[in-house]
Amino acid sequence: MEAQQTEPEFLAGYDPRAFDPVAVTVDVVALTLRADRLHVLAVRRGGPPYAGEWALPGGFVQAGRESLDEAAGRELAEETGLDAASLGRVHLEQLGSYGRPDRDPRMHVVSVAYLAFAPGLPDARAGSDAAGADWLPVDAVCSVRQPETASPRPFEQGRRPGAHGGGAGRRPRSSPPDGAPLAFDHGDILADGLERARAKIEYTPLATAFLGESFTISELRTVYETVWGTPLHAGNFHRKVLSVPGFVESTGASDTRPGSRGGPRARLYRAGDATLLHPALLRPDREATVR
Amino acid sequence: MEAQQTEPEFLAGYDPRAFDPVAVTVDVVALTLRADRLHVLAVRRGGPPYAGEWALPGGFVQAGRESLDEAAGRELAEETGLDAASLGRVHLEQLGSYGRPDRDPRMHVVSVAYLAFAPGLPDARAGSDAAGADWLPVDAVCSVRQPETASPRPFEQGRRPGAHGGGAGRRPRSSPPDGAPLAFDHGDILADGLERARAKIEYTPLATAFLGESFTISELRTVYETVWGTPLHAGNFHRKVLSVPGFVESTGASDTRPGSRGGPRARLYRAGDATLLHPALLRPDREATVR
DNA sequence: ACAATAGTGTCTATGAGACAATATTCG
DNA sequence: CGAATATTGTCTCATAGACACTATTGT
Repeated sequence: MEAQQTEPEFLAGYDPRAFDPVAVTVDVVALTLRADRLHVLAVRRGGPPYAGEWALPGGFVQAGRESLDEAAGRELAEETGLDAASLGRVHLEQLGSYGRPDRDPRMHVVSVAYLAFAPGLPDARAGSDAAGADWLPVDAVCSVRQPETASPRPFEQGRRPGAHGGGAGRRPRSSPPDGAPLAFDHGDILADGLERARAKIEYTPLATAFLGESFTISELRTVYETVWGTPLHAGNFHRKVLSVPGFVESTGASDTRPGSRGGPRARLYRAGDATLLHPALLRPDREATVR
Repeated sequence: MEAQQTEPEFLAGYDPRAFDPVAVTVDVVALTLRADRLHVLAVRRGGPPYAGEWALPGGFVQAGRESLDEAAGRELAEETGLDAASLGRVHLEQLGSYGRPDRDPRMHVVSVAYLAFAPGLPDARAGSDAAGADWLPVDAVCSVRQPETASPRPFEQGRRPGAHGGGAGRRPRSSPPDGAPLAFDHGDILADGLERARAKIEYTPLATAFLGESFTISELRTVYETVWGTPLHAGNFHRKVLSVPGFVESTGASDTRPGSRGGPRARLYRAGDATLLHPALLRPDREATVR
């Protein structure tokens, strides 16, 4: 590589296998609301490592054939059985990459994690190399660290498990007292995804991605209450949502009496054209998190 | 992989080269302030591809030997010549991953980009496989897409004489009309890093990472004005900074007359212990950006 | 009738931003 | 002295949040 040569010459002689391999996967934290609880898509691994355990859906990036975004969309479609049209209603964004050398016992695997917000979807189905797929309540698989205890991390990815992790670690190791842990470091990825989700609905209209084409303000409020884990004041929330330009726009229609216990018929709205909320919705009790 | 076997058996027989290779690199968007202008660390490539062109510092992740964070820190240290102690004052966070199959002509390369905020540093030095390294003014290498595409602003930092503003596309392909482009898709990565930086100093105290151990409120204001490209009201900014708990704390001392043109000696402050600013500092003219 | 919910009105505390005012130091 | 800057004061407006109130529907 030292001798001077033209770029075509160089490329012709380039050997893509001349270095130690690092594998690249995508993993998806797909969130949805079912029965007013936040659920995450998980697969039961069909083979080693971590055979039989729950993990985030994901897989290897097909070298030279797809971008990371495409790979994430593909993995999500495989596990949810959605066609391209339904996938269009799903919000998908990159979450972050995880690359500790020991996070996969097979070899050094760098995982690019994605975060998805999905409206109510049919039951999951197992993908090619999974023994099963299902939507799991997030608080069953991950200690729902309320925002207050979770101090905002200045990005800390390099810790190795096992060494001393037991007691005082800043990030409680993925599997808390309740529920089964996720394979690999997927518990950490899920925790990061949840925190990202909590933050993102503050300043973007993405909470609407958890709902159908049209929705009531109360349904939207339920999204916030579920994701944030905090009850919100119905009246103030209502006024606030309508006051943010571009957040929602009215369809003419009204609710057709779902399973409510009385009350007037709520008006229906659809997502507006804003991509950012201004002013943003504020999570309650942020002062406690400040320092 | 279908036959049932124990995990040790599986691992013993696992061949890390059994798949098409995808390479993993880290690239660093390292920002600093020099003479009240925002600069980015760049290297001149010593060999193909893009030999002789400017690029972000970066390199391949050493398989099995380092995490992504460690690789980013290593690359940054190699190019800046900083020791571990000085590096400790640099803020380094993951920015995002870029993996279009055609972004590197050699093969499919996934790059994990990092964003660094550095205080004034000595001149850069060329790393192992670079022909040179230097701090480049960001507006010379990247069309400074102001956050707003509209709204005339009294203070324009990014215009170079003779250059004309951006065209139409949402993301002008890495090389804009003015300035030398960066190799690969590094222009896109830089643009994303700048936007992240602008957003991050809103709600974190990281603007202090551009300054030394102690600083005046005016110096801090200059950081905001330079990164945001907007003049700020000195009086309101002053009061705001002091009112946010944990943002800055007073050292007893006062400024020792740098190169000012008169005025009282400003008091000196150091970074406080907050990790998030509450309430956040708001960028002016956000309404124009909302939709 | 009663309970539950949708939606609106009102009041208060807080913070952002526009100025203005004062003090300090350099040329 | 005059210009530039640091710091503080004051006023106004927008908004978040507490709370109350009315209207509408199911049981």
